[in-house]
Amino acid sequence: METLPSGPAKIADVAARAGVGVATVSRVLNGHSNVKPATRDRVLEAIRQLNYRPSSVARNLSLRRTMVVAAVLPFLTNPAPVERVRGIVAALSGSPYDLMLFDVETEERQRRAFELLDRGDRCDGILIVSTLPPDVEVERLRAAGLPGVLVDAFHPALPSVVVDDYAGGEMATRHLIELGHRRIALIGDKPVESFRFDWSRDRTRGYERALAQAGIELRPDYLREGTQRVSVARSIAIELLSLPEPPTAIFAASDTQALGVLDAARTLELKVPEQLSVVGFDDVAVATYVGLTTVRQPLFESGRRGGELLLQRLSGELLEPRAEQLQLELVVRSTTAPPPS
Amino acid sequence: METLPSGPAKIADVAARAGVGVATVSRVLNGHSNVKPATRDRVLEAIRQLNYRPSSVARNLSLRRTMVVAAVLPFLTNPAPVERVRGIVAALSGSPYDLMLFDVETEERQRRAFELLDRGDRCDGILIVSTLPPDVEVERLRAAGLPGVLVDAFHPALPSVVVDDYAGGEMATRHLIELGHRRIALIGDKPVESFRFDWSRDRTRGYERALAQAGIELRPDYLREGTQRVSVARSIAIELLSLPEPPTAIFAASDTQALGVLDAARTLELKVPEQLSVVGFDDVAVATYVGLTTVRQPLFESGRRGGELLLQRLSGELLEPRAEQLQLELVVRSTTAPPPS
DNA sequence: TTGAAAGCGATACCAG
DNA sequence: CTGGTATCGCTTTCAA
Repeated sequence: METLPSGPAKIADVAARAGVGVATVSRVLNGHSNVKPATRDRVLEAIRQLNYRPSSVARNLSLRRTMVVAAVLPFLTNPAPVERVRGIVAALSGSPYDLMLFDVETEERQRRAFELLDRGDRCDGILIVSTLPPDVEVERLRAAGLPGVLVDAFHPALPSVVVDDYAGGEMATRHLIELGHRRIALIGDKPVESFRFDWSRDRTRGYERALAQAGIELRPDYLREGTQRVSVARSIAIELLSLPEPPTAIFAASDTQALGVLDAARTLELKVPEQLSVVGFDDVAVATYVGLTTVRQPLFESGRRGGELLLQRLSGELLEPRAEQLQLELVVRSTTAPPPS
Repeated sequence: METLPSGPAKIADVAARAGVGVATVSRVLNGHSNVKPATRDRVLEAIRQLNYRPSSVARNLSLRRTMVVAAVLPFLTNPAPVERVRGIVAALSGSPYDLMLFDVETEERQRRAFELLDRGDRCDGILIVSTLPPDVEVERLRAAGLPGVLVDAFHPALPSVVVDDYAGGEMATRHLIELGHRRIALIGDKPVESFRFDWSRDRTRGYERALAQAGIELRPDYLREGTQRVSVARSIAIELLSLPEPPTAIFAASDTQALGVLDAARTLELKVPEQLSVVGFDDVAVATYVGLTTVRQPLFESGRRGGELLLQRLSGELLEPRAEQLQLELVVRSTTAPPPS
């Protein structure tokens, strides 16, 4: 009597049971045509009986592919990136690829993630979201032959999905100017070196340009930098509104920060939009519910498009490393109005 | 002259370069103590020169571990599950495990996910969120020795993190009753067979019990079932409110649905809470901003706790398969008030 | 159409 | 301490 095979059945067990060689089982498994129907049926039957399923790890090693796509992104704690992830999930859901998620809140975690991934055998492709990969990283990906696509980030050597933050900043600011505001403050993001974010900077430049075009002087005391935390934006807004000559409108470089501004207004008992106008950026779900005027960027769509581009590369098409631009749109709701006269 | 090794360096390359055997390199790599310092240094130097990093796939096959944890969950399209994912990410972030995400919107995808995972070599542990795994699945996990933890789901054979939905439904309903409401409707979820959700049913039972305790007769026309889509909840609410004798309060079994109810009220020009009271369930982020009275459940915490439990099992502790219950809390905001007199 | 055997790139046992 | 080698489970030549 033979010893019972322990653990899940392996290809050799199937081969033995079907009375064929492992190569034949492998052929059946992978749909190679040159297998005699009778043999194929015997193999299939053996597979069924043993409830056999191939080990993906072993296939990975042999095939040198993993059928997984990795997404590395910071700030999963914020709604905007989450929305992008949903888009990615949607794009991948029709494909044979599964998703691995790397939330890289700190520089350390980001390094670790790349270190794990850029060797190229942990995933078949990588989506880098809202964080600019260092040049050396891009070079490693290239060296490893690992296809990468950027979402909400840019690098000359990689395909990317972006929006024109510069134009977005201008759009928001111009809206306020057209309403008659002259004292317009901005709350942006402190640039985090490791992530090398620049969207906040671009939006700020758009803001500056809109002001310049309207002949409004730039006031350094109206230009503040915070973080993505509501509470931080809130205290900055309180500071701004306590200035001897407070702004009549605040452009927050993200909806999350705009929520902090609204909170500050509530605290100071300032009526929005009668006494203070507020514009955000992103148009996350809450924006609708608080009636926030904001610059809408297609978050979900950016993730989905990024996923699609990666799938294309994965299917062998070589893409030019060009930036695909999605459209921004000003959504006027009820937090903006002409300034108090 | 030798041919240059192509592709990333492998352990043999390092061994050759350092003039040692692969076993020694492996020892250095894994910090086994019995290596002479001088040898170790030579190896380390070779590793540095070749910029060598071990192939995780090969390690996976050899070690029979992957250092990844899989989370399978439906409805990543809704805010509540996303919040749980955040908790999971948080729990894992201090660990050496990475996260693989399986969004199983359909029964088909769910089967596929389990099929991939329950063999046990694709991940080291699995978190099953908001979906009750079929018995056969649980059995397979056991057979494969794959540790599993449930979040917002229950199975007698697995550790789980849950809330008392029954009590939650009661809590919400009683609040309305105490305000003086007698005509209270409920919008729940149609049970999806494949996911075997029962939280909606439990909340409904809580609702029924609260009514019974207050001596209020149950009206079948006040008991409706919808989906998690805002628009669906909205039309159901419109139906309810168009009844000859409309309810003065609606308990929505989730915040998402409650948003639909609020929307309906707006459409019908009913003042909330003066003419209609609304209670939700979950307390997702938007709830704060719309001032929704709701039953708060610790979503983030559930994910984190689930992650922690799984990490414990992964570190060898065997856990009893018991359900850990997190507390619910009624959060009264501004969508509930006494009924119009 | 099929099977034997050589990888894939690590780990770890067993000698020395 | 160290090196050779079997092993993990599959794919894929190469011959038959």
